[in-house]
Amino acid sequence: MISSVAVVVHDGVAPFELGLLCEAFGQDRTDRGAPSFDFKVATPQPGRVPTSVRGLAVEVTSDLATVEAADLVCVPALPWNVPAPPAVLAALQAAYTRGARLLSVCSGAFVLGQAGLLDGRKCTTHWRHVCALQEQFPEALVECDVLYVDDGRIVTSAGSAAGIDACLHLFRAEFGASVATTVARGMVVAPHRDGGQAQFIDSPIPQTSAETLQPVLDWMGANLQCEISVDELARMALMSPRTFARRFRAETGTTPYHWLTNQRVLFAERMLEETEETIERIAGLAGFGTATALRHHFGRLRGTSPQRYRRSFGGPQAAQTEAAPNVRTQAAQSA
DNA sequence: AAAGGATCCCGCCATG
DNA sequence: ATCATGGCGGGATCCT
Repeated sequence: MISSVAVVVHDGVAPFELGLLCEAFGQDRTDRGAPSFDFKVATPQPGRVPTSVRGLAVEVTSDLATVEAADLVCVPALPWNVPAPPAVLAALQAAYTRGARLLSVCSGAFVLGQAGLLDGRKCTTHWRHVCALQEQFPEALVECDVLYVDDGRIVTSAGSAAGIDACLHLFRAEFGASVATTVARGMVVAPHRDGGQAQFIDSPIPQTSAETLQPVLDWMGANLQCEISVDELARMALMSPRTFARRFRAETGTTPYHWLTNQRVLFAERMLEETEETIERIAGLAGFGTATALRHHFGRLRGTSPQRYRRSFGGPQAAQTEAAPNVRTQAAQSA
């Protein structure tokens, strides 16, 4: 369980990535049922830290000692082609061996790499830097087409705004989907930018217009329960299946089928948290024909079973989370 | 639990 | 010439 968060910065830190970490973990949203953290920004020598923006500096009061107490240590974007201060690397290594979780945004992955924490580990960074990351750290398993990678204790995320997705992912994994949604609402972003797991989306903002697949996406999202083939979707979009598949990838970064099962798992997650429907029924409502299919995809995408997920995040109490000052309820344990 | 059948989806290529 | 289209083959994945 995460209760304290430290962000490590040094000269040249990028304000946006620093800012999103402050926004995600430094805001008090307890009135809406989200957890609050002991949140600190730390640097080797406290004082004025220049940012990557000329003429803008931040005043940091905490030194690296505060990192020692943090359950989650975050690394925002930092100059990727210069060595990080040895004290920072030591602090990160210590945090890791102590059992803390680590999160990097954008070029922050290079600092984790310098600390030797990426060897043999799946990770990512901004698409402009993936090659450099792989070259500098040959042992790292760099993935280039994802918004973020969660490899157990270390989460690395792609450029800029993908850091928000990684933060929301952490909230989801630690506190459940409804808390993640609360935080997302607070930050006014989509709860799960999951249509596109890709960093690259050819047409950046698929706004509602005739040129776009948005209507079909909306329809799909609203009709998860019906079994629908990709061919039928293509017909609905007035395209050949081949063109539909291509356009779909261009706009969402995924394939139709993957997008759909993703939405279905998200829906099932909510049902597990907020209702007491049987797995069988949830499977039906989410559009998985059978409970077996639900278990299969849920396990594949979430690394756990629907039942286990419900035990940690669900139960009837969780349904009232709107009103109740939240602490995650420890639902029934046992096998 | 495993295998055959269906569906999906991507590289390739001809077409407009 | 460049670009979007869409048909096909077959490897991957899913379902039963």
